[in-house]
Amino acid sequence: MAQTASTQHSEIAAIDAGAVLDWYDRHARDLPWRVSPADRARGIRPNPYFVWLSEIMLQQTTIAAVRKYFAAFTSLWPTVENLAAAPLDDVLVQWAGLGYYARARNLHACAVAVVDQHGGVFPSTAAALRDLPGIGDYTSAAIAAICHDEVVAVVDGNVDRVVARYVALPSPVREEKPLVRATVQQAVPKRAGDFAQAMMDLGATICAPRRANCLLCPLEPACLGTKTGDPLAFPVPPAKVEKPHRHGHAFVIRHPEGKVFLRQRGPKGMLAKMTETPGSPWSDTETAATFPFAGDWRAAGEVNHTFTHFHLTLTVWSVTADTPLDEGWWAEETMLDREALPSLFRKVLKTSGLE
DNA sequence: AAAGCGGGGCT
DNA sequence: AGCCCAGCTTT
Repeated sequence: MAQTASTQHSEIAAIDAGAVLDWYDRHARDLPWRVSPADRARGIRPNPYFVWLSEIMLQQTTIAAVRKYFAAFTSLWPTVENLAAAPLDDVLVQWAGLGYYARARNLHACAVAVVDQHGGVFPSTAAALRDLPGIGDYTSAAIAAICHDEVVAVVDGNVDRVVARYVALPSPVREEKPLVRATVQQAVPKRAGDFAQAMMDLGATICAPRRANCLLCPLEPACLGTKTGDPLAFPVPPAKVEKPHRHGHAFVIRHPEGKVFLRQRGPKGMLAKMTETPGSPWSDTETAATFPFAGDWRAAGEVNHTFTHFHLTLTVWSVTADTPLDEGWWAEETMLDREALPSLFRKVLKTSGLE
């Protein structure tokens, strides 16, 4: 098919969209929120609510991690109206363990905005989608392309890598976003949704982070990364920063009647509004434990957990008592799945002998 | 422009 | 023990 975009950006290597689509027609991944290229050719359109939900869940996350959450959310809340009507706390319970909890708060705010401001129908253009909570450059483009074939560049981490290799980008991708976007934009065909998903599938299955199966790649003929003999050298990694190590104490208060004391975290910062076991502030140095009340506190072990920008070691202390703290509640030890507990605090409870 | 924000799977 | 993942928001 005609690639007419060559003149204006002669310095940018053209991506052969026809070859990419041909590959996608044969090798598209089958995903719960996706409409296959064959069905799309038959006029079947994806459900924008499912597409949006999957895109939010997939931000900085893997498909393997998302599958169960997507199934649970669509089962509990089949429509955006259902999700908007749910209490935020219920959404946080279902999101617990998936991480980046601002996504869950924005997810709920976005559902409410779609219902209240758009009559329950997701906007159809990337520009309008971009104004909703939790929807940025990538997600707005992805939804508009996948649901409505808007001709926009959909650039996620997969596409960054494919393009960085394709043009043998000598500097970190974050410094060359405009070039990457322009390279994709000039290639977007009429089948924009299939093309967007094809490029991501290509990055996930052929042009993977530590494995490049160039022999099977539709972009191989013009790929400069392959020609260098070492496509895995791209993308060039940014300078890495060392993660500091922080320390703290966690207090597991076990009621004699089979309950454990939990409380809600504050509205800002790490794990905001999520449920936690009581504990000390997290410090750059090791400090002695200051127990919330006198009792037979026993050391249960340590929990090590790594966040995006620091390592954390919590010393876990356990006591059996019926003494509640100022704010919080007693949770049945057999019902902890109903609590909005991040993985860190599930580890704490497990270390104390619960779960 | 840079920093803050989770968690798990793969190598 | 790193690296990376269908990034967004705030400062």
